[in-house]
Amino acid sequence: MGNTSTGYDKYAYEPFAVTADLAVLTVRSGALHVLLVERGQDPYAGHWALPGGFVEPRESAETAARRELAEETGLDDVTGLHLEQLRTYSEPDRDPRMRVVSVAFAALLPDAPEPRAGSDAARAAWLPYHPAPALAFDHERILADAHDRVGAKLEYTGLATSFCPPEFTLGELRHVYEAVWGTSLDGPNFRRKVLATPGFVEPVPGAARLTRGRGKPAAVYRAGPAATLHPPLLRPAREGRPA
Amino acid sequence: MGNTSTGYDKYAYEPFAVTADLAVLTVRSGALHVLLVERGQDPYAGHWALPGGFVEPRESAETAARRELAEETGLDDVTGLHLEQLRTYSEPDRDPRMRVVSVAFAALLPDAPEPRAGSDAARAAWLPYHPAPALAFDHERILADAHDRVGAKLEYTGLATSFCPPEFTLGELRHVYEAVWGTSLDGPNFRRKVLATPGFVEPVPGAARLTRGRGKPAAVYRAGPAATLHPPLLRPAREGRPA
DNA sequence: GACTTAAGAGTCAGAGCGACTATTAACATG
DNA sequence: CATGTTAATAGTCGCTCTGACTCTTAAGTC
Repeated sequence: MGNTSTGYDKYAYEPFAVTADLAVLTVRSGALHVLLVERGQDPYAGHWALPGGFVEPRESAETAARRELAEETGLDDVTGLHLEQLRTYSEPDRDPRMRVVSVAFAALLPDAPEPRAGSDAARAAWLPYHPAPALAFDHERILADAHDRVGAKLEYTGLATSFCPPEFTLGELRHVYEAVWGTSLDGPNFRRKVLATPGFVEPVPGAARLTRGRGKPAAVYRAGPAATLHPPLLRPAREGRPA
Repeated sequence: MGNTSTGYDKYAYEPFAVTADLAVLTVRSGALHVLLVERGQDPYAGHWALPGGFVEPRESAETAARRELAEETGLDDVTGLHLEQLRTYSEPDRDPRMRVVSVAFAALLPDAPEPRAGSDAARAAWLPYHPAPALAFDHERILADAHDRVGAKLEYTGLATSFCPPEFTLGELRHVYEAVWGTSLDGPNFRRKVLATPGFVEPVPGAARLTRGRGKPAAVYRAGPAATLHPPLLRPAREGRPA
């Protein structure tokens, strides 16, 4: 669309295939993990790849992404999950077989249910983000873009709560930041900043304090209504700054 | 791509057309403007629309966007301009004629050359962003998304310099922020923050001070090497915060 | 020559932040 | 069961940055 005068005919151009690919991230035992599937076919047979698949004729890319996510993870309540459109990868030769344009999404999961092997008999698994294995096609780049985007959005949105179950402690929330940013944060300061940001989290009224393993039991919070954080929760400045 | 076991065949699905649409923004006499074209054909004949066009078989979406930008603006040095991929719009019925997936870009221009009427005889013009006219298809949404994205990126990247000519004054830079954010900023504080952010701008060594109309002549700066701003230049907090 | 406009220097009080200490309440281990 | 470990939470202190503001300088305008 957007062409303003010339009419066009349906097959004037070689058709494009459109796929939705997913970088599904979760925090598991303190470390960032990615959902990957093993390819059974050439090209890249035996390589790990991001889950994804074709956009059907009557679907939007987001709908297709959500459908693929449900198929790959076996979750049934995919409706509430946060899906973030990353960008679209359209280099002519990114798939050696044909012209494929891929709309990439990042999905954030709270818990990490074991993936089903998928309707197609491929292997699927949660793999740690560090070290990430070699991926098929340009999926390493997509995954890196997903990580960058999520890391940046943690600063100025309440996105981190998408990695947490509906009710969580501030310690769990802090672990999300630490896992994604690869840093460690000071506990008291983190708490002070989170609670000083209106709408970020709110206490769950009648909830008993939770004890997760050791340590003093923690108060229980849930995600607040704020879409953007004021003030933002900036990550610690590094010395070797990216120019 | 990303389907892991089933082979696919080139025409297994109804083909998609892929277009690149552009939200071309500039700051002109202190106000934000958008480059729009008037549609000559149905649907939406007579409506304004974002410039754009088909992605050719051997092009990436970004290459197509750059080509369209050159065609619509008549600029020849489109290579240096900042093109920011926004997102992809893929709702099945966004174009009533056929299935069109649109990859949207935002482009930021320093000066505002009058647009050429395009190879197709449509009318093209810079229109003020406030008030924006009704647009064809879902282009109003694309334009709003572009504005949101650019506004946010001004905070933590050096993107504002993309709206300025190669050499500029701090007053011009401030006008960019004011036009995009729709606020007014305190001059001395803005200067202090910009100069305190390493790599944002650097003084042009032998340049004479510039006088743009009235007022005391200003020192001349150019864009610095920093990709991200530390600390960021946050926009003033509004009272009625978007929840 | 008086007025207007914008650049740029400088001031000051308060908010926010990083670093740090201390206390409390759970589990772990012998 | 006594002791050590871990994590949550309270609180302190000094430094930095910010927003609001004033003042001066150097241009154009009337």
